[in-house]
Amino acid sequence: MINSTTSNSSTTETAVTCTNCNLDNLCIPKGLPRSEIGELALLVNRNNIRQKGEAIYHTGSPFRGIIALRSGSAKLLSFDQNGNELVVDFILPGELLGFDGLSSQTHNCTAIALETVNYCHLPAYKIEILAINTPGLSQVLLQRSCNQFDAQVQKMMLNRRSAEERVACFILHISDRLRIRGYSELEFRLSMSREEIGNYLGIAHETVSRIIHLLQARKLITVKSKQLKILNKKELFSFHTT
Amino acid sequence: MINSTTSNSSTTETAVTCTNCNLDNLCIPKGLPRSEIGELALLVNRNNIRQKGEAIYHTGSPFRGIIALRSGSAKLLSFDQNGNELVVDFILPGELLGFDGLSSQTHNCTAIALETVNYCHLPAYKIEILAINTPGLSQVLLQRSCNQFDAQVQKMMLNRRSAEERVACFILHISDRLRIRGYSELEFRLSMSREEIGNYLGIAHETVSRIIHLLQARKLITVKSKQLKILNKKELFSFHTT
DNA sequence: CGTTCACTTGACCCCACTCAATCCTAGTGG
DNA sequence: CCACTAGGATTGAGTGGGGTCAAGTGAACG
Repeated sequence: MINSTTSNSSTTETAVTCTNCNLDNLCIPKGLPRSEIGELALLVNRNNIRQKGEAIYHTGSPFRGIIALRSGSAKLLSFDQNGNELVVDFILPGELLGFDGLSSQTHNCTAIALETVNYCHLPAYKIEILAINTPGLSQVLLQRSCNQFDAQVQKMMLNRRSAEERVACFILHISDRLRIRGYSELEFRLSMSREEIGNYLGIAHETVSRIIHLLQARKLITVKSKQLKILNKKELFSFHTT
Repeated sequence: MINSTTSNSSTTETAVTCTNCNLDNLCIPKGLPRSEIGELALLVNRNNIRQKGEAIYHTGSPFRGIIALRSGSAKLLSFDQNGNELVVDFILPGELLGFDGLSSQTHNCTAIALETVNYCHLPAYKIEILAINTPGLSQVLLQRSCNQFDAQVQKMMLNRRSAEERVACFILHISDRLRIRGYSELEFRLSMSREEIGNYLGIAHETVSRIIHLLQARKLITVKSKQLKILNKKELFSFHTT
């Protein structure tokens, strides 16, 4: 129930469309008139699966379209000249990815599944078809793309803060995104490693460990390996204002 | 000549359009078919002026459209809870801004002129008109928006590097953007203060000073107040690979 | 049951921050 | 034309947050 992937991969393929998907008010269709969603639904490839560690797309591969995660989570990576990974973002269910390839028609990021993922795929050439038949869609995509810009600004803000504030904000940010998607906001699983969190936040993984330890000592959270529970959201949130 | 703002603010207003503007292959029209540029040209407000220090738009103000700088430069700011400035980006001639307001229809950044600027303005409601009549434009805007995403990834990379590398890369990045716009890539004016550079790069302004001093001592650049000359681009560039 | 990899914890050290003093430079007014 | 001023830029001294390195612990998996 908590997982949005429910059956339908068998006989009645056409039964699941954007119109009745439980992500319909989060995913691409959000903000589109009902009539246009129908048109969108016909163009989307559903039920694509990737196992943990597998790539959804690679840096350098041609842009093949926009992807919407239905379940599972992923990380978006970039690489520097020496081949060092940079974790650009984490993607949670109901969120979109693929924008990193739209401009140049070639992906400059790699998307890797952090656990088994099920995703829908809106092929690139169909975006152009939709742009003509369904003007609303271009607007929606443009909005989503700009949304990512807003998120980047928040990310830049974090880079001014201490390691402690970064980790606290990171936890709250994940919590918030899960809440919007209808999951528990106070208890969830961090599907990424300490290493990946540190990379994303721009701090060493040892520091992530130390700070998680610290937050536990202060009774703000409890952590058992990857399972996390927020005990005192209010005080955790105070890092925002500090 | 080096300045793209040339006369025409007087009688023959209609003489300057997107079709004959010297920025036409950099600005919004880039990538649009000739016919569609004509349509775009009719909808754009030209010759808007702001003096140094004046705002082009404010955080919280309603989104009024996409802006293309014709001459001068600007900084894009965001503010944290305590009202501290965060320099999100610098905008050079021929570059676009305003995407920070597209998603929510309200700007979450403030754009301030760093020197006298002249800009064109594509009003928001006309973007929707264009989306219907000129499907190519939506695509172009979407591409530009995603371009900014790519730039953000580069910015994140910089945050992993030492202060020295950040300053070196900053100089090269400005140089490169000016080159594309047809200005000298080896000698130019930094229109922003050390404080603003430091804020942008996530380092103290004293550190910016110290490193500029260092780069001069190594004969890689010379700096006289805001005037900068690159002496050894190759070695300066080696910071990229380090 | 052993191997491997993620995570934790400790010790040490360095880069860049902060604070503070001084030096420039552009702008202003006499 | 020069003196004065204010804000930017530079330079120095001292310090601490978080990085690195290294060792130890735990948990997952074949």
